[in-house]
Amino acid sequence: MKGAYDPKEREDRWLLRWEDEVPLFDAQSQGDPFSLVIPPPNVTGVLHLGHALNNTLQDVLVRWARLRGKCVRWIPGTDHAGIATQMVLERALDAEGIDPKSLSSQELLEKAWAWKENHRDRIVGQLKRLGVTPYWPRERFTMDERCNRGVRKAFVALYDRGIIKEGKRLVNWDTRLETALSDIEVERVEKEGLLWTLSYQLVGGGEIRIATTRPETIFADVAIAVHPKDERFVSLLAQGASAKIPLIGKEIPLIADEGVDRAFGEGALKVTPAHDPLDFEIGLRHNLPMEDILTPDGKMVKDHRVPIEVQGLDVSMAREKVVAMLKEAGQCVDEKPHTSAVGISQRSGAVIEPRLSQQWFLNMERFRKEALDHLAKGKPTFLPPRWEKIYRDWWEVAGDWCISRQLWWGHQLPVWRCRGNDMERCLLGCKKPVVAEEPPDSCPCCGSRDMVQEEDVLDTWFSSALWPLVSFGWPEIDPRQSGEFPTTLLVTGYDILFFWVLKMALMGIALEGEVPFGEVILHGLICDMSGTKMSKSKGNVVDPLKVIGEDGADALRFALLFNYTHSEVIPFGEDQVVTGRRFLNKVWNATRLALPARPGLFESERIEDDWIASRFNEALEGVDEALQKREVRVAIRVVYRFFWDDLCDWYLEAIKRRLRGEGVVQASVNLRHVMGETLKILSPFCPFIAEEAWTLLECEGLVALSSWPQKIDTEGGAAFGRVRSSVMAYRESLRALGLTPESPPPLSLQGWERGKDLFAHLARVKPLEEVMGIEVETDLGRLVLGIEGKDAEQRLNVLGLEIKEARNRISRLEGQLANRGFIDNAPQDAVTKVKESLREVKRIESEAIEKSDWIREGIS
RNA sequence: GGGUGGAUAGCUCAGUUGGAUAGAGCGCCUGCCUUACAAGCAGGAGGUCGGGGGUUCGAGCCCCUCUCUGCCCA
Repeated sequence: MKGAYDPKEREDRWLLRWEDEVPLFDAQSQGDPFSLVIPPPNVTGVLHLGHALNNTLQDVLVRWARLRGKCVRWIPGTDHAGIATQMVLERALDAEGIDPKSLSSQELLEKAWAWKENHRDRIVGQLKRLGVTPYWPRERFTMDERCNRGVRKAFVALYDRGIIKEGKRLVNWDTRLETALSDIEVERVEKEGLLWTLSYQLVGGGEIRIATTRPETIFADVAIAVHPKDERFVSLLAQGASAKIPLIGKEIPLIADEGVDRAFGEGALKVTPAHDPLDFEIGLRHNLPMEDILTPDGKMVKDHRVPIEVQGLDVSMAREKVVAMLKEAGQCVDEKPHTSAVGISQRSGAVIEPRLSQQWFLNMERFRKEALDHLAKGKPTFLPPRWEKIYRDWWEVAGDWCISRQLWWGHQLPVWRCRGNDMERCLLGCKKPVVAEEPPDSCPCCGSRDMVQEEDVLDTWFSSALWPLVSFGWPEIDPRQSGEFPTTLLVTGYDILFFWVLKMALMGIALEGEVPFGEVILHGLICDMSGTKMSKSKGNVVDPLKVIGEDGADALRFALLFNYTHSEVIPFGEDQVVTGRRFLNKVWNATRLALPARPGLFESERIEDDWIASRFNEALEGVDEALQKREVRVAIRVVYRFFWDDLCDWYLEAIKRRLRGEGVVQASVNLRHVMGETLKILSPFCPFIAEEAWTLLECEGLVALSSWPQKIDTEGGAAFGRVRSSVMAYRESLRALGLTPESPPPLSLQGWERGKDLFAHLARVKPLEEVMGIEVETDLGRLVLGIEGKDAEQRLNVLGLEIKEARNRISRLEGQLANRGFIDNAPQDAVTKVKESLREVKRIESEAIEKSDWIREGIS
């Protein structure tokens, strides 16, 4: 295709220039800080469209800020993504036929670091290919040395203040990965299951019936609880009754607890504190023992507490077996369908078992008040604003965050324990840990040098939470020193509000007393056109690199921005890229028309110059206003409209005759100037073609490092506006007559003071002196179209329709003005407008009537 | 169960404090390869703004209610 823009051949050359020159530029900038941190992509895999959107949004604001002279600090980096990376790596090893468990932790770590390097390189390559311009010299990784120092510092500081504590509690346990998880990493899924009613024999005769969905846990029962006010059980409680666990006969007491739901089942609850959160609470209240009968991988223990038949079985098999045994013993008295919410690990998909274990917890509640106080002062603000309530509500209920994980990939806890001299018992026999930023030389109690670091690692989000702090130098440097912290804004997906945004706020407040960002912009998730989330299993994933390979990064960026909304779901389809591709082609060709480039000062020479200048000024204002409000969709549409409708469809068409004639010098200068200024406002959105065209126009340096346009001096666009409206009126008349511009009727212009030549050029007509026919009024004068016969009939029909429509409007407007309520209550402004409209429509009506009469006379 | 979005043109979606004839992209129809661009140009059709009620001089927008639907939390 001749003259078509081919991004494939042209985009790559700009990547290196930006990579080299943008950081130098940013480093030397003296303007007000405009700072932000990239949401670090996980080194688990490579980037998807969501990342493309996220980074494009940031890059638009960054490039805009840079051009406006701000000192931009956009810190890039990647995230080690603890659980996720460990999972994909183990899976990859499995696929190679290597059992991850056969490798030492040293070997695993080596493989993980290699994996990280590989993916980090690919991710960075992708980001660069997308054209984004962060400050590469300060790229970070959440497990690099500085981050690790930050993590140790934060952990110790919070431990010393009693905010981080160790404790043996019931946690969400992933039985596949064999690690604890935080509450928000557990997804609740409704599952169809069964509810069994079991009969427990009371000591001394009789039975008590208990409904349960988990009969395999009866061996961990330590009591039977009923509601203290439940009349069915008051006498039994008074007797101090106890019952025997079926199959094993262990005696457990009957206790009263207000937490029991009287309406559920038979009103009695078997209490297994080590395997159920509610039971755990009851256990604590009544100081009950905690029997744990599951192994870390979710199997029944192999010891005497459990019947030999079920030892070592996994939970679901054990359940079947136990039910069968209970039925045989006549102690399973009922079985019915029942749906219950089952916890599923968000990462591994395994069923979550509540498990009693020693873990570390961060008490977020301590910062509730501070966080809410900050929020009340607008720190941070949210876009869309509705997220503020979600943020606030979360703080209202913020509790303990389980931060320790039993994984091998992550920041090891800065916690050491003494193993004692020569296996002698240490005075730290209480297991009081040594929490310190550096490994302790010896045990502070017994002096032993045999200290061993805790093997657990921290939740990934613990280090991610420190990201903005660490990115700006913490803990070595006070991040506020440079003015870059707190950061200007944060742009991320709403899906990690709880995981990340809140945790960053927490750490900022906890460690520096500041919310680390001024604004939070939360965007939706990219879906396919039917609104379905993209996923590999559904096969609807669009690979950003593939789109870039076919249509270029600009087209992808355009598509993402042009269709960006505040919705939680952002549909993405090929059609949208097509629009971008077409637009880029338009830009390319418009630039070619402006060649050869002729540098110089814009000087308004003709009315179209004044017009385009005033339109440009409006567009400039529109873009600034929209970006100020972070409305990228509005902003890119302003540029799109201006470029296509104003610049190409009118200005370029108008200026063509000068480019080919005597006015060529100033026309070329003006065109190049307007094009150049327009490329500047296009560059934040579509930076590649902006550079390409910038170069073609022989402008200096990079448009990315130029400066934001000033308004262009102009007398205003009214004069050309009249030409434009006259041309449109002419075209509409042709249409109304059933004619086309290719077969125009003879035409003359009557009463035209000026604009004749330009009109003739744009309308592609050659006006004659004398023509008889129908008349059309325009802003510049009268058009006389020489038509007869059939065309005249057609015209009469159209005029008839025009009259009818005008009368409709007249009656509506008159009705409005006849309404006392409207006259009395509406603002003067609105009333005036209606009156003006009425006058205008009446004029249209009478003219149409006049013309009809006139044509009718001509025919007869 | 609690919270929170959505329903506007054939499709996907905009619509800022209520104010003249509700917009865009894609698709569709008509005519054109007009010396930058057919990935284009010119023109056009298409909407009871989910249903019902209310407030108002005036409602896509505010209030109530119903239906359908997405997401988050328990």
